[in-house]
Amino acid sequence: MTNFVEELRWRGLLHDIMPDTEAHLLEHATAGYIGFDPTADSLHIGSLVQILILKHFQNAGHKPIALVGGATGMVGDPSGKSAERNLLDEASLQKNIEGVKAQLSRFLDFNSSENPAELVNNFDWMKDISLIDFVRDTGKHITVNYMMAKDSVKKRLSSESKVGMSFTEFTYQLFQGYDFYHLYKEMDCKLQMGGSDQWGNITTGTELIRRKAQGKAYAITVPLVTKADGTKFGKTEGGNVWLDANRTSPYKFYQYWLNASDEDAEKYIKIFTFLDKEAIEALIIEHRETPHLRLLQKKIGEEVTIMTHGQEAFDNAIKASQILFGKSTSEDLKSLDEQTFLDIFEGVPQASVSKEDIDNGLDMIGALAAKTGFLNSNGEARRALKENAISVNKEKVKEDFVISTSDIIANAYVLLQRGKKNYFLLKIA
RNA sequence: GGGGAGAUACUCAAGCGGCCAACGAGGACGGACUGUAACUCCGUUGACUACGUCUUCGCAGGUUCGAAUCCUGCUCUCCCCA
Repeated sequence: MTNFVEELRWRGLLHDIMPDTEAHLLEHATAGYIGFDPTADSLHIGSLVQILILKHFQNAGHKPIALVGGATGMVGDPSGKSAERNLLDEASLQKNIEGVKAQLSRFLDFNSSENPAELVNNFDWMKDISLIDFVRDTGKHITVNYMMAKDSVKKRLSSESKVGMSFTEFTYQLFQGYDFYHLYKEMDCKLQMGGSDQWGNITTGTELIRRKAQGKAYAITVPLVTKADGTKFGKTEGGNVWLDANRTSPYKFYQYWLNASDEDAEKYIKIFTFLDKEAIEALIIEHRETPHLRLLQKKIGEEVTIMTHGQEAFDNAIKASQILFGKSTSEDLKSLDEQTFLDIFEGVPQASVSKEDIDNGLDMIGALAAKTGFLNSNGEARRALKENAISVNKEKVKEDFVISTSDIIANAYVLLQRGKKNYFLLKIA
């Protein structure tokens, strides 16, 4: 058994810890859990931290339990929310649970002989509890005064909050507390971990265990991952960065990490990779000497992408990145087979043009605006051409350029580009 | 209820009879530079059949050779006094 708490500490992943937790974990192989909300059918990289914590926990010789909140997801956690949440209907909840389960299984080892991971759904034990039982056996142990003292509740009761809080959300912490109690009783689970916003909910659990079972349970929270520029971690203009390849392609996923700022990268390499302390320190030093090489960002991107999507997806992401950002030429583009080409430009907006148009030679104004809608107006197209902003198949073109048959890539496409980052595909139909 | 101010392009904000497709700032986009970055510099930012034409300055009318600018009505916003 290695020192799990120390591991979190040097990685900057320790926010709050209950007294005696570290000592207990050093002496006993312990079962510990983290809950995941099935609010969508995929987790995003915000949840990745929690998953990796469980993985570290397992690596340290303890038993990780991933709890999917099938029941609590029906109630809604008020923590960190300023307004009442919408409830999910049962069908989408079920779909989400399945999706989240599948993703968790990728990261944790469920077949270890020593300390296999386990996946549980709190709906399984919550569904049979009657309201009367719950109120008598659980509610009796926790005072409303105690519950009201939690930040998540206080914030919503204070005058700052314009909306009130429903009884449903008020009850949430008792539900989560009961989960902890249940796992404590049934699986000898003595530790709950989670984001720093979960501290209140977790301590309701340890309190319940103390009063109802005269037991001792422990808690660890990890800090919220932040970005140096103050924007929200895990968000792009396109929305959340998901772990599901269908929602966020491995290429975009890799790019997200690659684009991290230097300051963030020094934090992220500790949080999101399993490299040891020496390796990370060496990398950081090297990175500071040659920041333009972006060793840290590349390493993080590599480790996390492989961990999440596998080696092959990572290789493709690299290939795509080189084509999009490297010094690739139209020759490189033309050498691609159709499948790879489509993978790389997956999600790029496109429009169809007829084969005849190409055969007859398509002028640039038509290709950019009149026939495709890539740019808003012919005037804008003319301006862009004048600004030297337009490329066809990665090569800059002038207003008099005409697209012809020889420009077709992968049998049916022509790649248009405005500036460096705006791509558009013409599909020859 | 009484009095006052205002509504201009993505946002803020000039203009107050012709020189206005409308100063300036921010944003956005592009170019140079760069690390697929930051900073900096430069350019573009109503449309078109494009050295010209057309449609825009809350809405609808009017005055005038000519209106974002003046007049009338309407809608909305803000402020002050009750």
